[in-house]
Amino acid sequence: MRTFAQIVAHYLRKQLCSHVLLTPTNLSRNKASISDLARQLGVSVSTVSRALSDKASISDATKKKVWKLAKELHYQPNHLAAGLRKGRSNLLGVMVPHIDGHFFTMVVKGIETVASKAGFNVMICQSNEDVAHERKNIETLLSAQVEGILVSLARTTRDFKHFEKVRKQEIPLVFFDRVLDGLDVSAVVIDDREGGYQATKHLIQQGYRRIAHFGGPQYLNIYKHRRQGYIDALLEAGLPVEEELVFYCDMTQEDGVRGMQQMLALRQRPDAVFSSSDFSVVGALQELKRHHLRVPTDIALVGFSNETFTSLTEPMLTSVDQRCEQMGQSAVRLFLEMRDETSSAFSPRRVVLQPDLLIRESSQRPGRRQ
Amino acid sequence: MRTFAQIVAHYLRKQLCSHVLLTPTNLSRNKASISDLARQLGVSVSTVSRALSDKASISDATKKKVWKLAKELHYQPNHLAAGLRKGRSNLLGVMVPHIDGHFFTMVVKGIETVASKAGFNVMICQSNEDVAHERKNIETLLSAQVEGILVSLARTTRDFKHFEKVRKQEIPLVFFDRVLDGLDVSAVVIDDREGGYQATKHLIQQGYRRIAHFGGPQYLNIYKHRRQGYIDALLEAGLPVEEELVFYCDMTQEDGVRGMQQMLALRQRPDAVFSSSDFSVVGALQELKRHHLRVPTDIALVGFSNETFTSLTEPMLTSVDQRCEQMGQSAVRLFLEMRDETSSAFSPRRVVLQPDLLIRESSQRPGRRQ
DNA sequence: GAAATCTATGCGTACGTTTGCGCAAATAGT
DNA sequence: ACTATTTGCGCAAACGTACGCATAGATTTC
Repeated sequence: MRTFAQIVAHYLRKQLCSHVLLTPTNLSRNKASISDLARQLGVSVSTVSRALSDKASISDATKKKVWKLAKELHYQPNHLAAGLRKGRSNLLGVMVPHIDGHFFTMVVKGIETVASKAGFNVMICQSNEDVAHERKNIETLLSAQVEGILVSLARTTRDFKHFEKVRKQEIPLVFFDRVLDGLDVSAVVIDDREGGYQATKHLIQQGYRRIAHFGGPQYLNIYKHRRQGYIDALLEAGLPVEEELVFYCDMTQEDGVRGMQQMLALRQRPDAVFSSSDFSVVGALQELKRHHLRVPTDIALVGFSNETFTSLTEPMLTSVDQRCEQMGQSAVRLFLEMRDETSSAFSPRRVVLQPDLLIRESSQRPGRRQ
Repeated sequence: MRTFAQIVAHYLRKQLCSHVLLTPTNLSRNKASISDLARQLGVSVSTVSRALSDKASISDATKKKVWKLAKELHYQPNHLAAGLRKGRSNLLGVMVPHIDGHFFTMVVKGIETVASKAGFNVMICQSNEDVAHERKNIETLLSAQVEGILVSLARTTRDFKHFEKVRKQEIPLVFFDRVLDGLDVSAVVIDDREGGYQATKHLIQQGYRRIAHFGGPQYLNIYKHRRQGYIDALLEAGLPVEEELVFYCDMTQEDGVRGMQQMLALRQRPDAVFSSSDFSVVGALQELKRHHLRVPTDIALVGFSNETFTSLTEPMLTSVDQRCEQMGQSAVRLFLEMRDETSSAFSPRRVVLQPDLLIRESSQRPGRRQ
């Protein structure tokens, strides 16, 4: 415990200093701070602060003066400081498995667009499909004091422990696309089942009867649901679900080639394929051309994701659009809602986007255009 | 000026308060701060701070205690506060014209990857190809106290005023891909001329003699340079540069269709096309197929950018790879170098990446494979 | 046995903002 | 002319962290 004399001495010293230096014009490298403005104008920092944020309690004359000098000195408000004081960083964290391909790119675009419109800056990170990275990134985002986290899970993520901290700190958490089922969290997803259903139903309507399916890893919900839609459509139409017509793979282009080879080797070939990914459709298409089979005359094709190239192939590929950009937008909106809510009643919402079947050449049976 | 009595009174009050409240365990919502740890452990904040950053001056016993409690309370360091104190935000700002398409996506991926490896968080924004947005974004990034800014210019950007502030604050500024010529700034670009040159030279080597060019807006350096490379290659081979073989457009797929129509209408058709964009190559390809002309037998095609779909078309398209990801990586590395430099000697560096011609089917004259 | 050197810790302050409270001066109400 | 009320501004306390400086005790040095 300091003695009374020490306290006094200290205070006198401080007064003295500030009197001697008087105008310690910021040496701290070419950055004007709010107190620099205050000093040069002979007003207090509070006045400057309030003037800059255009509060009513400051006279117009003073405001003008402050604004003028601020412009002259190229004053730049310090978000870190403001954030620290206000407890609001204006930062939104986003984590995706990776930033390539069409899907996540467009989601990020959607996120950035509406986030910045709402005055938020977005911080991006990639989990590289790896839980360890995911954990570390969450830590980083939390440290950065983001006001919300938007995340699409890595493939390998099974458990949820690393998100506990986020909830405990009552930071809005929104998942998109890749979600863990049965978890009580906010999320925006597309109705994958419906997508698979529509795609398959469309093929049936076009008169195709022996429809194959290329599916992805079934532990991923998106693929499971797309397959379910496929099955539902078949059953609804009274068509049999034959296991030999279903090919599971990792949905690459090469997988598509292999899948089609397998299909063509069957005694009874399919007359159409619904694939859970556009990439494997392209593979399939290439294999078909190699066999001089025509699409959609001999075999029809429908993909999923509406990748850029689907309208560039020949024939152009029918595909299910995932509304990527809208997904990003919805995710941000969900975050904003959660934030505005009385943080006590914290009911996770879930937004389900409807997929959009884009019918192109690869699935329209000639002479039967709908 | 406060009276001496006031000062003393204030100080006594303060002492009193802190004594009465003694343990004001943080009410501030479920976030443990460094001082919470300190209080619970009965040590000073400085000790905790030092323990957390594993300084040598703290005993192992104390460190252990601190770490243990930190874990228990889910302590989360506050980057804002640390940044404010240290004058280092660990934030890197990135501005791109937009985040769709292949190119910028991959650049961003590259940036994020090496930035996060260097301990930086990246803040993304889009200028939407608009100077006004660009200006506003720069302000935002500066306010966020980013330690560096990586930017690819909007198309319409002609002047440089809004970047002055950045330089004045001595914040490392690195341009990539879209740069203003003759400006003394750090930048990483690819050698577009070389790309155009190699592409054209390759066509010549394959035996094509009447080579057309689809070019983009010439006020954009990238397109100007690619065209220059095209011309250089022709001249080098002693071939004439004919204006009727050059088609200027915005490089969309539809432009490609139109361009090819124009070429096919010529009395003397070209036998190859080098396009500054893959998209217009696809358009050209479609138009050719419509006319039942074969690629590359009748007309060869070479594009630029190595878009995803170039290896999915039929025939697969030869294209110039821009090393997008590497460009992002280089940009970050350049930033890191600039930062480490004695900020006095501040010599702008420029990195020129070599493009990579990827020879695929669309340009290999049959029976003449190299 | 006193002086020098470590070792481990505490104190105070600064980083740049925002904001509740207080207080004068100017204006309004009676 | 004498209280109320407004208007305009200042004071100082936060926000959470980092770090220079001081210091008490333990250990070594001569």
